[in-house]
Order: sequence, then C-alpha cells, then structure tokens
Amino acid sequence: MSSIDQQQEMTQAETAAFFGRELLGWYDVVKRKLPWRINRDPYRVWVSEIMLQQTRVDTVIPYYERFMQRFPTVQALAEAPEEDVLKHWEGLGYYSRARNLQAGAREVVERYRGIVPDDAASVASLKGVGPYTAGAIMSIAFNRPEPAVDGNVMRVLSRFWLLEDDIAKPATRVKIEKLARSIIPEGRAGDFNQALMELGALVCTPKSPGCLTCPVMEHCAGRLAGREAELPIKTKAKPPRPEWRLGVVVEGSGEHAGRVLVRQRPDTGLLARMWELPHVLVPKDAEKRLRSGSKGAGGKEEAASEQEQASLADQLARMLHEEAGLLIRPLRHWTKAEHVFSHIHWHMDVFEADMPSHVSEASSAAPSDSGSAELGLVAETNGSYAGGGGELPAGYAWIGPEAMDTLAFPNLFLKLLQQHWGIKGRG
DNA sequence: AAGTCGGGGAG
DNA sequence: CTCCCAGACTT
Repeated sequence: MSSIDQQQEMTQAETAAFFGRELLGWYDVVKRKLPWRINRDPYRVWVSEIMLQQTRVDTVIPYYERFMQRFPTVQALAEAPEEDVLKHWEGLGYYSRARNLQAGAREVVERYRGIVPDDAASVASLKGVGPYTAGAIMSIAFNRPEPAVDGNVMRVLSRFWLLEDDIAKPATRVKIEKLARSIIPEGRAGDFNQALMELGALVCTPKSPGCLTCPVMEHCAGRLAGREAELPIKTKAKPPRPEWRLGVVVEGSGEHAGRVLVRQRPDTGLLARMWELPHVLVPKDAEKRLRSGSKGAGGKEEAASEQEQASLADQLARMLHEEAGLLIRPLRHWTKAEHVFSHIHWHMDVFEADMPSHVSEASSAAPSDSGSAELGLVAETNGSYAGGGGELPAGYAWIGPEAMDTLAFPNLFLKLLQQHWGIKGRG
C-alpha cells in the first residue's frame, strides 16, 4: 500500500520525541538570562518558584534580587524575624507565600539540616509547595523527571495536543501532568520544563500566539486545526463581590504629631499580619443609604454631597468605636480608593481625622448619634480616658514615615500613606 | 469542586 | 474594560 498514511501519521511517542527535540533546541538558543538561573542551588530555585506563583517574571526580578541579598541561604531565612520576611514581600501579593516559605525553610533546617532534600515526596510536603512547585524544584534543581504544570504548560499542551478539557478544573491539571510526565526527554527534565514555560511566556501566549516563530508549530494539532486561538478552554471566574468600606487617616497630635494611626491585621485570612489604615465595612443594609459615588440615572459617577460625606464620617467614627474602642474625630473626606482582589472589590472612602487627646477607651460611651450631618461632633469625652498618654487598642500604633522601613503594608495602604506624606514609591 | 488568597501588565 | 500570570490551601 501507499506509504503516504504511514509517513504522515505519527505515533504519540514520535510526536513527543519531535516536540522535546525541537523545543529543547529552541530553548537552548533563546532562553532568557534570569537571576534564578545563574546556578541550580535548590534554595534559589525554591524561592524563585514561590515568588513566580501567579506573578510575572518582570515583577518578580527586583523582589528576588532583594530577597536573596537579605536571605541568601535557607538558614538566613529560617532565622529571620517574620516581619522582616513580610517586609521584603511587601507589594508582591499573596502574602501567605512568604510566611509559608519561611515555615518551609525552618522545616528544612530542622528536619534536613538545612539541605533541601533531593526527594520528591519530602519537597512536596514543605509548606507552600504544591504539585507545580514540587515538580519545578525537583526538575530544575535536581534534574529529576517530574512534571511542572503551570498555566503556561496547560496552555501549550492544550494547543499542541488539542486538548479540550477545561483548564479551570483541578482534574485537568492532573491529566496534563500525566501527559507532561510522559514526554520529558531523557536526562533533560529541568530544561524541558523551563522550555515549556518559556514557550508559553514568549511565543504560545494567551492572546494571538506567535505560531509563525514556534519551534513545534509543524505538528501542533491546535494550529493544524486552525483552533489555536480558542484554546485552551477555560471557564470564566466569578466577578469579585463588591464591598464598601470607610477608611481613615488619623493624624496624631502632641507627642504623636506627624504620625498616623495604623493597625496590624489578624494572623489569618486576607492580608494576614499586614499593617493597614483603620477601616470598617459598611453593613450591606446601609450601603444604599450611605454609599457615595453611586451611579446616577445616566450611569455617571455622582460626587457625594456634604451631607452624605458627613453621614459616612459619622458611621465610620461610630463603628470604629464599637469595634475597637477608638474615639476619633473625622475632619473631612480625603479621597476615594478602589482596590480589586480576585474575590473582593473594595470601594473605599478615606477620611482624615484626629484624636483630640489621642484617646482610645474601650469602655467609653459611643459617640453621639444625633443624626446630624455636621462633622466634628463625635469627640464626646466621658472623663475616663488618660489625658495625655492615651493608650491604643491592641494591634494599633502610631507611625511616622521612618517606620515604613520596618512595617509591611499591602500596596493599597502603602500608596495611601505615601500620598499622605508626599513620599514617592520605591523604584 | 469551589472558595480564599494580591497585584499588575497586556491587549 | 477582560484576562491571566512559573498556584497553594482550605472547606
């Protein structure tokens, strides 16, 4: 019979061999020089992979340089104060990564004498190390034939093998891991996994992939079917739920002049253990009544009226007193701040306020709720607070610009504080 | 399986 | 605007 069919059909093994050969040849030529590629120190690889979770290479590079300078070894990281680690993570997001990384470093010091174990199960058991990161460390640092399937790899393999599974589903990652494991070229696991990601980052991009410069385009099933643009298939994420919040810059007076009141967040949950400006959640049933900047009939933003701002300020003072025993005196509406997390959308109105005798008093009476639209009526005293040396509730502190070197703030509040003090962001 | 956890760059 | 990034953890 004619050999046309036999010559054009390739077995899975032949396709995999082609894919690995061409991809590695391409990678050897175009691979980027990145700071975590100067050697294969498992600790350096580990730190880079944690930082790179859901974070672009260009964003990570400066953080990585500073982090490795301050914490050059597993021991250095394990011994450091947690606040120091968080400070070096400031602005990078997903802050549990930093705390888990340090916890993992302490595990390595205690259980493995400071040496990252050349063992997949041991690495995978480290805090903050999931299937992807375990595979990345094992393959890149130790050249072990483990798959490292991230978003790039799922996209590349979905297109090349025309996989129509929904990559948003956890089961799909498991399936693609099996495929990825099966096509690792002998002896080149680390380069292959990095090449796969490099291709996804530089060529096989989410939108308008550069098929004409792709080293494996010739046998890409997605491309051959003219479907590369519709792959991978991924269901849409739910939009973040809106939350309206009232924040405040409380300016200190007397011995605290020039400082601002901040507080540390709880040990768990959103922005755990980070510092922030005080703020309160506007109850859902009060949103309509209190919300400013709502959309008018024409869909345009309407500025809050003086009365509305005063009402918001009154609500802020009352809630801060109820929740923290803090007595503040709102002075004026300062600014609005929008911040979007993956699951929450904050609409924040930020006020300026002072504390006439920088008082906090957990048992004092609530500020008067006269319903008045007038600002500046919330500083009722009950005579029980300590005149000049007012103590703050647990977790609260006065800080000036110089303290910004030691406390870690999420970007939202970092920017507000920098704006308040007229400081420029870091370069 | 679905929700929680940041922030920013690209189109 | 939308998408998604070298994902992990909790429920």
